[in-house]
Amino acid sequence: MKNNPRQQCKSSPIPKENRRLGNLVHQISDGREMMMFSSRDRDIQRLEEEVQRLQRLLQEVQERTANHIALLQQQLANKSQDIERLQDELQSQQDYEKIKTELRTLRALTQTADDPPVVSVCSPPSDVSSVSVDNDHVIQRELHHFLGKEEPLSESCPDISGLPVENRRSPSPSSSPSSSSVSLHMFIKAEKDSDGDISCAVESDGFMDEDEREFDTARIAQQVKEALQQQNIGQRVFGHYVLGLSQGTVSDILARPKPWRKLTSRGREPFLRMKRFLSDEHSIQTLRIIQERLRVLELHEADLCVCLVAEGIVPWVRPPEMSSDEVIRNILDQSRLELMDVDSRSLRGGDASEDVIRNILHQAEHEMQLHSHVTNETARDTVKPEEVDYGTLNPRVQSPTDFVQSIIRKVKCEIDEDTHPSASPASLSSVNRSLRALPVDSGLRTQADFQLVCVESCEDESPSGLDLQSLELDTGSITQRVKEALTLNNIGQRVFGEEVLGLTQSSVSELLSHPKPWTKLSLKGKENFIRMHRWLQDPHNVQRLTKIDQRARLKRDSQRTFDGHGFCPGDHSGAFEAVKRPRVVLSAHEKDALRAAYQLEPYPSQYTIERLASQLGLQTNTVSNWFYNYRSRIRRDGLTEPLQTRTVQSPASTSPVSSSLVPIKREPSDPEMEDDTQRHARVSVAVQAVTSVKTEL
DNA sequence: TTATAGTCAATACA
DNA sequence: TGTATTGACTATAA
Repeated sequence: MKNNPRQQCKSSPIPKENRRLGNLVHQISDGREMMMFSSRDRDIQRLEEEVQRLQRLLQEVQERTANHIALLQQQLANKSQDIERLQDELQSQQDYEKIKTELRTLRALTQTADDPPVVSVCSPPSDVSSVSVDNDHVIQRELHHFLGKEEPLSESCPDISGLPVENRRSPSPSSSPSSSSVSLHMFIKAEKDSDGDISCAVESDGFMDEDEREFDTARIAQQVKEALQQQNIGQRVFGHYVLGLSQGTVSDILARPKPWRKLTSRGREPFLRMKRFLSDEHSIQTLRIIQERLRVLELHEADLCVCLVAEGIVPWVRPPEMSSDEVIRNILDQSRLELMDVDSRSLRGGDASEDVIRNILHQAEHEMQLHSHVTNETARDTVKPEEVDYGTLNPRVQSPTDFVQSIIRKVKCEIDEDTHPSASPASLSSVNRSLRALPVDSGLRTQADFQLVCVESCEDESPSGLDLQSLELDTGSITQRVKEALTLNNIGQRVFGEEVLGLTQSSVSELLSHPKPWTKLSLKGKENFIRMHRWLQDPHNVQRLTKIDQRARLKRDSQRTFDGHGFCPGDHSGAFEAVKRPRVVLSAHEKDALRAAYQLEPYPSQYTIERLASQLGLQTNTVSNWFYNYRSRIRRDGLTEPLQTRTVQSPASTSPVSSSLVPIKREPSDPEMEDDTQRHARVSVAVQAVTSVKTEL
């Protein structure tokens, strides 16, 4: 039987002590509980704070997300608008092929009816400013078409017919006002007339009134810049159609407008035109349309060359005024020349693949004639597609680009089928020879030609390796060898330049005397050295040139005899020279002054240039050209000063800046040959001009 | 848009 | 007469 503890406590003095201990234990446990509670309270509080913080965070995140979503929605809306706008534009431009055809037809018409075209197919000019007046008429008609005007601009508009001849057909795009800009003005004005806004007779009077006022040229320039930027109109187009100036000039005028008072009446004209342009929203929109149309046409025609490259055939670069059809026709023309060449060679044993090409090209030519016929007779469609089967070469169902691609594909296909081992290289070179058929100085030789030259060079050396990237020539050695060969065989730079490089004598001289290192040459610059390299490798090089040289001499001699009898057919040089601008020849002191200025400021600001020009009595263009050329020749010679004007130390000199600037050679163009004092005075004037500008700044 | 490379024609020079 | 220089310009690269 177990003892009851309580009973034991009551029955002894120990239980009292136990009770006290028990109380103590109880108190301790209570304390612990209290601590635990307070700790939990703190935890709860902390958690509550954490919850609040997280709630705040959540709220912030929600707000931010909402904002972001709103922003994205806005952007999406904007993009959608853009897409819609672009789709609309695309839609509105879908008829450009048709318009282009119309444009071409009209151009042909105007050329037939008017003088011969100003721009020939092979002429090199590449800027819009060279577009003939005839094209302006076409553009005007085109604009009528775009603007939904049924009536074309009357050719006998009293304003146009009443204009002075020089305004109707400006001899130079840079002369003012150009016929193009006049045409546009007439057009815009005629447009206005039709809306009943302005009378036709106000034009000239308006100009007179404006001329008497004073304009803030900087503000006009700024506004024009903004307008062009907003409407995405290029300076080239603006310059051509509105100002009758080149892009470079427009850029210059807009970047550095001269104060109105400093402008001559001629210099003010662009600003007057700009002012009128700005005040006429209609003309701005018209120009925007012209710009867009030109871009579309350029894109389309650039496409052709891309296709040719894609097909493995190196195209020559088309002058901008040449249409895609003309490009095709040109290819065919060149091919015909090739075939004539083939004909002569076939007598000595022909190449089967060339016959294949000949057939294809004949067919292509036939297609082109048909294409041309169909294009002109689109409405009537006199030839039904099913009447003739042309396989894949049907221009009526293909764009010009696709058409050319088809020809190329077919040629390649035929070549591949030809089992003749030499077919491919021969065929490729046959096509490539078309490039060589072009005159070297026609301005058509570009990167494509460079590649051809490279390929041919590499073929000469290592038929398998056509690594154009790693091609590197020793320009110094090449020029040295060429010089030796020319001297040894008494061949002139003129003949060498014309026959081998397609350059003038002066350019040959410069190339031979100052060859740039290969790495510093541009693609075009390298081309010359590759040609020289090839010439050096040609075993018959000297023989060929000697013959040509002899023929040229004979021709010159006979010409001289002819001239001696007082008759020279087609010689208008006298009349031509009468209108030529004389070459500017800077005198010694002017050069000294410019060199001194260069020492202080190799890249002078426009303001400095103007100051220098004014101090020296020169045109600003002359000063600015001098700096360009001087910097260029310093770079070329790799010296502190160009070779031809290198100077020596002159102990007698006293001028602080020009003391070392005494030319080695005498300046024959300096008649009075000033003494040192006068020259130093001139130089110090220039130096002062530069330093005073610096101080002002 | 600007700076530079390449080129030409006129001119100078040997 | 052939070559070198140079002012001016265009095309192109940056």
